[in-house]
Amino acid sequence: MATSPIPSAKNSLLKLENQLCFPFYAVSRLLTKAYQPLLQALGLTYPQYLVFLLLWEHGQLTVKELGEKLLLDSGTLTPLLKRMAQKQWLSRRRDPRDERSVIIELLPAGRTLEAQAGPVPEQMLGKMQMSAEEIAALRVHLTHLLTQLA
Amino acid sequence: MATSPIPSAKNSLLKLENQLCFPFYAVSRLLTKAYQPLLQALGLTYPQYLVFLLLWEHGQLTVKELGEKLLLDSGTLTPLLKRMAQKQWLSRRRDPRDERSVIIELLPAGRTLEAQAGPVPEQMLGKMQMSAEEIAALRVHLTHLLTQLA
DNA sequence: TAAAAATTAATTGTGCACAATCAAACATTA
DNA sequence: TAATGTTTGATTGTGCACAATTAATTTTTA
Repeated sequence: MATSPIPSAKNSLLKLENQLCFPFYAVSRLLTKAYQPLLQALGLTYPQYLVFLLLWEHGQLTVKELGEKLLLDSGTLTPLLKRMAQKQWLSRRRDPRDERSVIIELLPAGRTLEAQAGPVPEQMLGKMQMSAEEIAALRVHLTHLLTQLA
Repeated sequence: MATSPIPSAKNSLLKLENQLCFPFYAVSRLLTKAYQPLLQALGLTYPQYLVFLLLWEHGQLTVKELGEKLLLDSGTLTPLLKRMAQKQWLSRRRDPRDERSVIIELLPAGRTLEAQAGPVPEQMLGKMQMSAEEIAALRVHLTHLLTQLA
């Protein structure tokens, strides 16, 4: 007569320790918290830092393009970008060729932050204490999940 | 005369696509969004679901214990638990033996949700489309990062 | 080209998330 | 035991995050 394969593990999938998603949730928050002391010196939050990564590379992008790359919608980006514009880090203006679009352009004060942020990636890698192999393996799994869920 | 090893990759670590942390941030949000339609049927948010995972297992816990297990502080938990108490899912009361502690206890309406949440973990595994090997490998890396950052 | 459909941001409302501060209760020790 | 220090939650204020709705503009199509 068949018995339950793991008798003591009733509802084991409904235990926090057996969740795969919770570690993602927790690691994500802990990573943001690990950035905080580094970014605070620049007056930045983590989502604002992500916007800067894109603007430092591309100079200017529309809100739609920022949202596509960061997987964030305008309800998140609009107030965030307004705060960044108030600090003269970037400008917001309608695209005259398509008045629906808003162009976000890096301003000199925002460009200045790029040099100050230079050491941040290495400092974070130091906090994570992972080998190049581990990082490469993780990147593969995360990219897979990202495409699976996006 | 030595040249830069990767001439075209000036500041490559300051590009979004080369970030390791961004995928964690994005995957975490996408996972929460993937839970949403499943949990909405129960009237739950993802953080509330995590609280329930602990209460279904332990029956009752203090706010401090919940915070330690979920890595959340009282500024997050107090209002969240008040909303859950308002729905009669749990009770909040001071521990008479130590009036500083607040005991969170599962109520019948909260226990009822356990059965309804039963299929959720399998449904999420289906959405993630990962092999048992991938999941096991990910769990190792995530646990390592968690202990490294916590 | 006039009407219908689609695109793009902004707005509104709810719910986290966390730093900083506060207040109450408990523990320690001089 | 009285003063000091610690623990525990609650509160306050700021900043995301996202669903749902709205408004303006552009594109498509009848």
